[in-house]
Amino acid sequence: MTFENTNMFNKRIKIKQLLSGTPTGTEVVVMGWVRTFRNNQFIALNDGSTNANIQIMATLGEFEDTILKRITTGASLKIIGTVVESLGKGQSVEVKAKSIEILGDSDAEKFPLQPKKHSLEFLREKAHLRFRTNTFGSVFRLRHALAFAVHQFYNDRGFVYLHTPIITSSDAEGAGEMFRVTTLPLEGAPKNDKGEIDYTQDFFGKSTNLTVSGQLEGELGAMAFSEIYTFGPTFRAENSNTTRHLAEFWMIEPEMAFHDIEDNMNLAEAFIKYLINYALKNNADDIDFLDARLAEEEKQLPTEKRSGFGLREKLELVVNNDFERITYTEAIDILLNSNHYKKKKFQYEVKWGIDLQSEHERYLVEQHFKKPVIVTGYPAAIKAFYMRMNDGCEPGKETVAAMDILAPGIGEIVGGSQREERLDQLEARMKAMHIPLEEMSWYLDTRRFGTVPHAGFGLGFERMIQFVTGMTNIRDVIAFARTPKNCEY
RNA sequence: UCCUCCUUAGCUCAGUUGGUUAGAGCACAUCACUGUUAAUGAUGGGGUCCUCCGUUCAAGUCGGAGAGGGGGAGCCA
Repeated sequence: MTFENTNMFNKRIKIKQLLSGTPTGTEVVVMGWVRTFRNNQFIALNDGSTNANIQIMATLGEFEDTILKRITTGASLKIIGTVVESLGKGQSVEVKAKSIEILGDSDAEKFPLQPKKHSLEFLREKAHLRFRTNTFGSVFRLRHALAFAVHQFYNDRGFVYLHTPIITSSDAEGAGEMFRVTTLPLEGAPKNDKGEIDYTQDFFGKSTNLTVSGQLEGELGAMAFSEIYTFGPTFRAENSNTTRHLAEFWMIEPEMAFHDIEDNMNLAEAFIKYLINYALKNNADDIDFLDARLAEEEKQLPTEKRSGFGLREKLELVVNNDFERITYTEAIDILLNSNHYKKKKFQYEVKWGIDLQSEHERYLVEQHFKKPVIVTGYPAAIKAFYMRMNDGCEPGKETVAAMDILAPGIGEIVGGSQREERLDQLEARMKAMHIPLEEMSWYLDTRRFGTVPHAGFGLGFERMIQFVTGMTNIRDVIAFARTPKNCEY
């Protein structure tokens, strides 16, 4: 019996498929990269379809020494052989090789990856090769699965995928420092009569930047399609050196007309649970691998630093329980009444009006509720101009219909709000925050012509992947991380 | 940007109160063995102790500056 490939565009069988019940006796073509070569007979071959390797048996005496010498870690092979029951213990089937073709050699002395555990820091410096490890194999298969699930979730619910621009001229949102986009020469850029750089001579005839958010453009789409989402790269030139910030990251931003803050929260919670469920269902092997990896890592930690939860256990807990929903005011009360506060263990002051610090968010999520928490109704003074002012606030304690979702281990994973749909209120807020109304005229048109209550949020895709994979450093969940002072590849 | 820790072989790390020729495991090479599971055994090669300046008879070890990296904080997703 010969394997007939109906799904692929070549004749080979992928290892994942081979391992999931290909009958013994089938003749197959397998291609992949050598993970290890044991005993001069057993090749562990991997093609990235799964962490499991297929064991290729090269029977002693059947192959030239000159070929065997070239079967080194990292080399690529084409194997033609027969699926047979394995006599060894580590696998149920293996492929008995009839022919071994070396597609690409890998100098054993120079190939940096060894069949052993490497540190994540080392692999980060070898980011172009780290996909060939089990850990990064699992992480990036999960990243793919989650990206796919994002589209499936919104598509199933009738959202339109809107591609908002990467290059923008709007810097109104103030979401952070921006990367300037220009074709003007750095040296001797043209100046106007005020001595400033003359951007009218620049490529776009004005000053432009890389986007920090697609939200404002997303709102334009929502005012026609009712529900849209964006999913694309976002750029922030902040000098942030942390395990949860990137200069280039991917964000998902749904925007929904006719939705209020409650609807927004319901959607966000359902979305996060959908993504986790999708990963649990479709990438069980990868989750289990990362779960085991994390458990191993936890063993190295002192008892008080251990999370006490396995990865799978944590994910199932999130999926099977409602997120806690509290107002900002309630959050402040909880913090003020905590023993943690009474023992003066918070470094930053706690009082109504402050922006919640990491330590406060972590206390709420990890100590108090021990599950994801949605905080709503933040003070207007610390939030963006487009967020809807809550009605009936005590003077001096104005709040907006904002919501942040805080997740254990990574903090803020979602930030969103109901938008201010009332033109007069919005303009008043923009003036107070010194945002030039003329430049934002296109945005204000949404409020001038058929404005509706609407809401939306942004979910940091890498933070979501961190949560699902348990990876603690955000640089390990994006293929080629861009961070301050670091832009390799 | 701030605080803090780290930098010794390709990798992971040890290196005593400053002392003579800087070690181990893995990787690599050679040989042996052959149903292995990060194969095993033997032998061997492999070092700008991050860089510079200083203290000292003597610096991997002590001091200063710089570079790179980790963790935490701020900013946020």
